[in-house]
Amino acid sequence: MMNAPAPMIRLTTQRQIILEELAKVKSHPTASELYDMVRKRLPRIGLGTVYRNLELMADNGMILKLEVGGTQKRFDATTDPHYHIRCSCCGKVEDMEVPVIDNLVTAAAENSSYQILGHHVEFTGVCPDCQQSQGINAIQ
Amino acid sequence: MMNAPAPMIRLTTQRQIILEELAKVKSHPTASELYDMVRKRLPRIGLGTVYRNLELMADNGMILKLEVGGTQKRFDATTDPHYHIRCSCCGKVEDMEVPVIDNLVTAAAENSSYQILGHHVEFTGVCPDCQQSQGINAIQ
DNA sequence: TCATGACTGAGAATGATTATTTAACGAAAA
DNA sequence: TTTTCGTTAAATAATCATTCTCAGTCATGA
Repeated sequence: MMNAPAPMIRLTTQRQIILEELAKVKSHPTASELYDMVRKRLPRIGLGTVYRNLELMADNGMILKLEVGGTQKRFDATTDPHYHIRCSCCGKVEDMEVPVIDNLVTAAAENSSYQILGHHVEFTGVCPDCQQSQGINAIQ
Repeated sequence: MMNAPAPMIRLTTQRQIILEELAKVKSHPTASELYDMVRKRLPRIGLGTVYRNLELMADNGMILKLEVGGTQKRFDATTDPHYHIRCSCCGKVEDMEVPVIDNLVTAAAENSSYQILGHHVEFTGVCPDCQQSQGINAIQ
């Protein structure tokens, strides 16, 4: 937790491109989705490099690591606070256009002995795509 | 995802004990923590059985499966809606004594084309235990 | 140019979870 | 009671996401 002097992070080609590809989409891709995207421009990049750099950039506050439900972590180029919705059918995650409730943190701080660092709201629902196909075949 | 009518679940010894052990603690144990607890009473139970039955009981609404941040899923014997806080230091998850905001879902429904099913708020913070040990040694 | 340390790619290792296989069990039919 | 059928359990294998390791590469500054 204690930050060491200063990590000194270089903006390598790989990092640059990972960042660009992440910023390019409005969705919140998983590491391996991002890996597929980046590989079109850097065919020899390794999956480990993608993971390593996403982690690093999240630590540096350059991107957001979403620890949402489902099995995989997802990443977001938008770092200002906002909420998300996850489709319980296909697992896709999108931004939720609902104002962030700042006083939730205040309320939490009053009712808890934890030192509150932040909060996140995750809605679950069925996305329009899955609503359509639901009548026909309830996938997964 | 589409819930079938109601699978009619039998309360076997294993299920009973898993349920009892889960209800016994106020924390929200992971499957393997629960496995350790249950094994004291049923030494021959398998980890797979614990996973299978937790999943099954969650599907039946008997318990709650928390898809919170961190690497492992956690389980909760209390099924009525409430929020959680996760210690970003040790990963422990506890209940948060903050009223559930029902109109969040209403607001969400108005601003989204998703069919909203629910929501969950997860606070992150540092638990009292970790606050103490933080000055001495910043674990992880 | 040389040394140092940061960075990469490849693949192995780990940890959590799910699937598969086989055996045991219980209730009801023969 | 014996047989049969469906359910469940245990053990183990398989899978999936993620992290680690390591040897080689690259950038930078003395």
